[in-house]
Amino acid sequence: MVWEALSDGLAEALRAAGLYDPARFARLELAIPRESAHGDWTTNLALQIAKELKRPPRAVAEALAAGFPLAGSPFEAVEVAGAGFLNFRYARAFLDGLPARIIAAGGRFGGSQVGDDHACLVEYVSANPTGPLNVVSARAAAVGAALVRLLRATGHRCDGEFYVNDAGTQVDLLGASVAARFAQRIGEPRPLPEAGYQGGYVADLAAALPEAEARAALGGDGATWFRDRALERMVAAQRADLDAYGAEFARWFRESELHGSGAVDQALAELGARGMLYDAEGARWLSTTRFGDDKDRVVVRGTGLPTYLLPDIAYHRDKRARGYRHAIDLWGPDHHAYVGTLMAGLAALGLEPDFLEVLIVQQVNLLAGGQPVGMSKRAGEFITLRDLMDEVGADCAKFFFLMRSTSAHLDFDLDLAKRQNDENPAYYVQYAHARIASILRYAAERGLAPEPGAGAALEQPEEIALVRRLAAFPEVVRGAAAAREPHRIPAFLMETAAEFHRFYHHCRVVGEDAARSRRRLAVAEAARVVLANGLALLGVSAPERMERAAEAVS
RNA sequence: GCGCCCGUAGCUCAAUUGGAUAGAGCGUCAGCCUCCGGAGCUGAAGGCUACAGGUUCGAUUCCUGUCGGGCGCACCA
Repeated sequence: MVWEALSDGLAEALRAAGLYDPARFARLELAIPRESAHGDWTTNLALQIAKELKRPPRAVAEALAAGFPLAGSPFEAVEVAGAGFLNFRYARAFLDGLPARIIAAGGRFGGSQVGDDHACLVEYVSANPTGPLNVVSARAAAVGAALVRLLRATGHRCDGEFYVNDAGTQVDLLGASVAARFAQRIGEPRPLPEAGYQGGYVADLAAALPEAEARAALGGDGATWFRDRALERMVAAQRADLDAYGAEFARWFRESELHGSGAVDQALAELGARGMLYDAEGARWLSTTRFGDDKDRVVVRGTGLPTYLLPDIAYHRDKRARGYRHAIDLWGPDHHAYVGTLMAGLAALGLEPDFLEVLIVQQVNLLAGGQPVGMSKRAGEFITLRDLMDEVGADCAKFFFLMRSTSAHLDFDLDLAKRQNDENPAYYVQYAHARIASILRYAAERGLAPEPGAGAALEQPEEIALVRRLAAFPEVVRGAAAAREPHRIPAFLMETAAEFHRFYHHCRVVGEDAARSRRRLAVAEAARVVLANGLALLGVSAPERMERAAEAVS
C-alpha cells in the first residue's frame, strides 16, 4: 500500500519534472532507512539518474521533491538530504489511522501481491531415506517452510516439495544393512555390507520386521524386500518428524516415479537428440562444460545404470512441466560444488537460465557446555531432528535456525536454547505477544476493548515510534521473500517487541481515561497482530500465556 | 593444486541486495517494580569491519592480491 503510493507518486514526480522514462523509472529503489532521522522511507532515485542527466544530484532531487504529489499520499513531507536522497515522512493522520487498518486486515497484514501469482516450487530437506533427519535437515526444514510462507504472503503461488531418493545405491545399501542386522538377530552371523549403515536405528528397523516374512526373504533373493520395508519405514519416520516440526510439503516426490514413468530415459534421449552426449571410457558423458561446468559428467555408468545427475535433470524438467515457472532448491553445504553441474545439465536440456535457483543451507555446529557435540554418523552419536524437538522444543529450534542468515555457518548453543530465562532470545518475541494478550484480558475484565478511533490522536513518542515500526512490516516481509532471507523476520520481530516494551513502560495502557485506554489498547492489539503474523511466517507459535517451567534444582 | 562459503564489539550474529553517524542479543558495570506479566525497561563501556590496493558521488557490501578458518573436488546422492 505505502510502497505503491510511493512508486506511483515518484512516477508522477518524474513526469512533472519532465524526466520520465521507463528505463529510469525501472531503476527505482525504495527503502526504509535504518536511521529514523532520515525519514520513514527513502529513495536514491535522484542519485541514480543524475549522471546520465548531467545535472547535480541535489538539483534533480529538488525537482522530484517539488513534483511529488503529497496530497492524498501517506506522507506529509518530502525532503532532499545528503548527497541527493529523497526522504519521506509519514503524515500523522496516516499513523493515527494505521492501527485500525492493521486490526481490520488481521492475519493478512504484512502480505502483498508483488509476486503476481507467479508459480514456484521450493524443494527442501530432501534427505536420503537412509537415516533419521539430522540438524542440517532441521535447519533446512525451518528455512524452507518459512520461505514457502514468505512467498505465499507476497503473492506467489508456492508449494513445498520433498524429493525422496528411493532409487539409488544408498537405499540398496540400507536394505542390505537391515537384512544383515535381521540375520544377526535371529542368530545367523552375517556381516554388515562394506560402507553399510551402522546406526542403532538399523537394528531397530530389523527388529520391527514381521519375523516370518523376513526369514523367508532372507533365504531367497530378498534384497528388494528388505530395501522396500526399510525405505517405507524411514520415509514414514521422516514424515512424522517433519509434521511434528511444522514443515509442510505439498508432495513427497519419489525418484522411482521418474524411472517408472520413463522420464529418465526420455531426458537422456532428448539430451542425445540435442547432441549433448558422447561415449568415452565405457560410459556416457554429458558435455556440461559447454554451459560453464568445470568438467563433463558421466550420466550413464559403465554398468548401464544412470548416475544421480540424470534423474536430477529429469526431475527438474518435470517440475517445469508441472507448470512451475521457478524452482528454488535448498541444498546442504556438501552439495554446493554440484550447483554448476545441475545448472549446466538443465541448460543442456534447454530450460530457462533463471528456472533453477539453489540456496545453500550452511552447516550447523551444535554446542553443549561450550564444546562441539560429535556429529559422526559412523559412531551413531548424531543429534536428530527428533532429539532437538525433545530437548529444546520445535518453536525454540526454529527460531534459532531462522535468526541467522541461511548462508552462514551457525553455532547452535544447546544449553542456551534449553534455558528458559532472559538469556534466551527465542522467548523475547513470544513474551511480548503473551504480555499483550494479558493486557487485553485485563482490559476486558474491566469492560474495555480496543477501539482505534477512540480519544485523541497518538500522543507519546513511544506510541508513535511503535506504530511507525508496525507500518514497516509489509516491506520487511516483501524484502525477506525477495532476498530469500527469512532471518530478517526474527530481527524485525525482536525490534518490534522491544518497541512494544518501551511503549508499555512509558504509556499506561489501561488507565483512568477510558477513551485513551481504548485507543492504546488498539495500538497494543495492532502490535499483537504484527507479532502473531511474523511468528506465523516462521512457524513459531504466538502464545496467549507463557508459563516458565520450574527451574531444575541442581 | 582447483573451486565455493566465511573473517564485523569479549562471545553469537545483523547491517534493507553499493547508501547517510556499522547495529542487536548475550556477557560486564550502574540504575528501575505500592500500578496493565521483571522472560521487562533505562544508561555505560566495548570497533583501523583480518590486511594491502583498486572501482565511484559513496564500499562491511563489488574487483585483485595476502593471511587465517570451514567445506567440497566420484561412474555416492
